[in-house]
Amino acid sequence: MLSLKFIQDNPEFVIERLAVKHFDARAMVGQVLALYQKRNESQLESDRCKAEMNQLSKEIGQLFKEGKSEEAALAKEKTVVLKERIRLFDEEFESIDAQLAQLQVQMPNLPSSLVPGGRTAEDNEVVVQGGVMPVLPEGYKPHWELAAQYDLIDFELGVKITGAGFPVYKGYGARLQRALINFFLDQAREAGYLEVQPPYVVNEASGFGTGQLPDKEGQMYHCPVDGLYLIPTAEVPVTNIFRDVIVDAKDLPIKTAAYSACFRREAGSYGKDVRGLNRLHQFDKVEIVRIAHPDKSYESLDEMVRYVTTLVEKLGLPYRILRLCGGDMSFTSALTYDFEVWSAGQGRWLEVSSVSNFESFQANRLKLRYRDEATKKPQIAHTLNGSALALPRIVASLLENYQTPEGIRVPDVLVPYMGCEIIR
RNA sequence: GGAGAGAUGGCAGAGUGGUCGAUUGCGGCGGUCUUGAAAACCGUUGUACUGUGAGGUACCGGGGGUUCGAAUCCCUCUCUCUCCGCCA
Repeated sequence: MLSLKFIQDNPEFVIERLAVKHFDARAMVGQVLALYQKRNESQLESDRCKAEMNQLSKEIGQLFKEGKSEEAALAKEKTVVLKERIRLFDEEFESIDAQLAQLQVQMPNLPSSLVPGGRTAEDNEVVVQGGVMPVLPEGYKPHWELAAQYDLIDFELGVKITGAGFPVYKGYGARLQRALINFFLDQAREAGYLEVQPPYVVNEASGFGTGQLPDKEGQMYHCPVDGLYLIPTAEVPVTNIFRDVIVDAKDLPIKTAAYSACFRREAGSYGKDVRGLNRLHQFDKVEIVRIAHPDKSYESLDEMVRYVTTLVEKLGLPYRILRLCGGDMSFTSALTYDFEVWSAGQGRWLEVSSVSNFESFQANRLKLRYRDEATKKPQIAHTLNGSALALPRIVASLLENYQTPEGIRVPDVLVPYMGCEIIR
């Protein structure tokens, strides 16, 4: 979320930037400015009364010690009025503060100046296109047919056990999952990321910290008895490692990678989007998360984009990188690059990674700070994350792009992990 | 699931109604000494909000209460630990 101070100091800038996300913030900003001032006035009054109260209490204690109980009783009477005033000012403060928090949470992150102003996915800017389009054999198939033909994935079995969107991977299908996870984690480690294994279930505070709660509540599986949520991405538990933490500036950027299963309700999805592996309720992903110095976070973002590029290139998949437009980017992001790979059997691009700089938006919620080397004061850090990579669509693309009449070829980098060069 | 114990500053660990934002130790930072380091000694060392500033206020797991005054007493919630049971 944006800090109140920032909104107060830059109201017009906030309104102008949020317009790029097609969010009209004028009324909200106006309310924030008015409430912020009122809140501070209440605090000032309350603090004054409390100071007086503290002083009085000390005096009363002193009087008792000296045995002047009559004077003490007199002083006690004065506290009654003060107490009531404190109560009123505090109530007012609490009420205004809650309203402010409400407004704050509703305001999206400001898009960076690089963000194009479009409205829909059509308006995203293709910044890089790479790889070579495969030449498919006669009678090529989409991945769900290939998965059935080679007995790699059983979608119906998943329906029996759980429901649609929870496939069962079998044989080389299961092994391919494991191969990709290991490949991605090994690559991340070599690139300097610390591997962690986070919980797959998080509490409410964590959901709030990364911005899933309160507004995206419906997208997560929820265990109300325990007040816990299944993670939609490892971003949530991993970024929350740093909630309420003050890190040393010299440790920045902090680079963390984690594999996790991800759970998404995906309410409202339908049609070709959910066919096969295109959109699942449970899927595997390796996520990279970085904590960066505010002056260096865009350098970090570029590094992450370059890193993800190496992954799709090593897998030999045709890809493109999109810079998301204001209308298509997420609530929490300041700048997002999406990676798409070509799904030759379906003839469409599939999103396999989203790399974002959240600047201070998450860090404000998380109270994630670094200690400034010069001033020694805690400052809000920047957070970034990206998929590196999400498995199902990579699998879809691999199966389709590498299909041959003899079987599915295994990309060279995966051969050591798969123990074979072709899936028959 | 049953029984008990506990939650204090980066960590360890005091503190049972008043001058306690909190003794002390460790760690960190600065300094003296040293060719350098260690040791020793001295000093310093939380966060947030607010105020132009001096300063003020809040915070001892969360919330509520008693009191002129709460880290300290009461209620409640959450969490952690130990033992037993069950178990990957």
